[in-house]
Amino acid sequence: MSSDGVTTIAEVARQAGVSRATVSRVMNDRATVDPQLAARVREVAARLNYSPSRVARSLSLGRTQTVGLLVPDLGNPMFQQVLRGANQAARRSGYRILVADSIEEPQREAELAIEARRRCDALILCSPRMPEAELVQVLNATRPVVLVNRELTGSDVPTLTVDYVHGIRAVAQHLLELGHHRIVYLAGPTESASNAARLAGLREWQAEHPEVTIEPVPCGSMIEDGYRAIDTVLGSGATAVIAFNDLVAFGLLGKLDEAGVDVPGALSVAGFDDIDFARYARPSLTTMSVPQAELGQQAWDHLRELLEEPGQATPRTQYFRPQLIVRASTGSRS
Amino acid sequence: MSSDGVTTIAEVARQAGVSRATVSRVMNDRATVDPQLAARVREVAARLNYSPSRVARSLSLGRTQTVGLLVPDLGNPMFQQVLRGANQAARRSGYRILVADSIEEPQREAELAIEARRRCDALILCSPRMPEAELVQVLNATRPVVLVNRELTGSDVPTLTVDYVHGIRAVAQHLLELGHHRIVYLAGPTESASNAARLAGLREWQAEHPEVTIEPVPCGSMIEDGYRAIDTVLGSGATAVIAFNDLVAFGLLGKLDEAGVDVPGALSVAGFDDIDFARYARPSLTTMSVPQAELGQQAWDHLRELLEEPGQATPRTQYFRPQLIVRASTGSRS
DNA sequence: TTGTATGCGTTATCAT
DNA sequence: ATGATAACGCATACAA
Repeated sequence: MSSDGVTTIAEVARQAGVSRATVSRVMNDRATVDPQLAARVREVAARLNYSPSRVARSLSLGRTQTVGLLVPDLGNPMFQQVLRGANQAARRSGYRILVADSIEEPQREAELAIEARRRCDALILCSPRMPEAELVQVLNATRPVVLVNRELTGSDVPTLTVDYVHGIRAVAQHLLELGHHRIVYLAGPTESASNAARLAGLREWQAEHPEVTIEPVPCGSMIEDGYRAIDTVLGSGATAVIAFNDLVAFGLLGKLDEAGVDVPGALSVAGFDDIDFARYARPSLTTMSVPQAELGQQAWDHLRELLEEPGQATPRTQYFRPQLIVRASTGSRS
Repeated sequence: MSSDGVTTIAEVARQAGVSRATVSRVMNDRATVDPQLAARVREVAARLNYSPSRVARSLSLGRTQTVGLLVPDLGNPMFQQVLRGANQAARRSGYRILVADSIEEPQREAELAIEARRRCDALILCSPRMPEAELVQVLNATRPVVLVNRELTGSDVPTLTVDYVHGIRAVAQHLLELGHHRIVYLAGPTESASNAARLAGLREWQAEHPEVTIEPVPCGSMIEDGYRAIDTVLGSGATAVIAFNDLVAFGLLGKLDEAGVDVPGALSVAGFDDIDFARYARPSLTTMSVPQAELGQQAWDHLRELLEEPGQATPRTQYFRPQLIVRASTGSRS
């Protein structure tokens, strides 16, 4: 009977000789309760090691003090940092985070989101890859919700996103300044909105720089995808590569090393995200810095506004502008 | 009224012209219900977009289908992988994971564990750093619980742990075979049980190899700790370093690179854990491979046994033996 | 200030 | 096979 947290409010009330209502008031620090009584209740509660059932409380109050976070892949450092940021911020407000990733069944992302939301008071939807029509549905079915790393025009859902268009342009510009005129872009998942943004940015930029060729090739978002891309890259005749993200860059770098290809001597490689390990790559990775943990942190901040002021709180979109971090993996065209 | 999942079982019952009990039965696929009736109920439920409240369900059933996972630091790839593994496994059983880390207030780890457990049906306690006496209390207050990365002799709590003693000995042996006789060990947090195990292993091994000097120096568990350790390392006169974990090794490697110290030419460096990026370090990191995601996976498996058979299910301890991965950061003594 | 009574949305027991 | 009805454990409006 003591091993579990099975003591209920009724038991405390009984032993303290008061009503359950009074115990409830004491536990919630309601002012209007006689100090003496309160003290006794507290004493009994402490002795019985009582603490209110979160579940019962949730049912009564209508909120769980929990927010869901759905990401495509928990193995990706980018999303891990978002989780870390969100978790820390939420924790300070007494909220906990329920995590989920859709890596096992990407096509069921929408269901997952809705299912996750049913257990929580709110949802952080990170880099959803579902089609736009579906996204609209999901957003409406899960609010309060905030969107990270993807936009939806015409929506009033708070959105935190990275200016991938600007970012990818900056990378291309950097490579051009180093003298590269043939560039390969290792594209991310076709469903990824941020990949689409990168592609758009590259097209845009290339139109302004006819002397440069940028060839997008399908690749992926994980280390292995970059690893496997080596033949395509080497066969393209390009002198520089822009990887979808740092993970892909890492994979490519690893394989290039095995193949004895000199980076950046024979080939320059740039990534995206600036994950913690980017600077420790071999060679250290030139990349665009994205404030990963801050995305999660701010996501929570916006969510809290929505939770506290259900009346249409500041539903603004926030852009983060990534910053070019030049390291050793890019160099002048040989 | 439709935007939220506010439709209740009562509403469905009313519109279907049946009792709530029947609706409940239908939603839970209880056999004993007239097919016709069931069909009608389903139709109404679908039309109303009804789905049972998880919270109410939890209260009634006495379980939340959620398990807590407490780690010291969500920023550490080791724990991220444990989370990933546990999450995937739990998800397959219809469970979700609530995450928490104690990085902001390590001294309140015990409270955090208990608090987390109050929201869940079970707990995975990963690398707890609290004192043993406290751990005993926490374990009793949170079961069903499984312990990862730390042991507690005399406890019946399922435990998944890595044989750090063996592991660290293997590293030392590897370095000795390369001709190193002066080795520095960059120690982890003093509260870390796995650090204690490593220290014990090193002492043991050194006793068998009097010709070798192993000097443990306080360091830490994060990249920055390794980064800052460079002076200590260089000042020690050692020709090889064993880092508490890969993170520390990364930090040291980075700083050594900046300082122009040749690795492994002038100094050999070994890590522990074999996080994904270890092979992409500069130079690629020699380390001990730990099945990180599998720890999380198995943690869930054991937890499930406990959940399904409350009657003292196989409370066995499981050891994982790490494996030496020789890469480029260690070499013959110059 | 305190207690009574009711509701939160389910599931389960026990009749029918 | 189905329907009342009572839990589940808490918070709160209302009454006293």
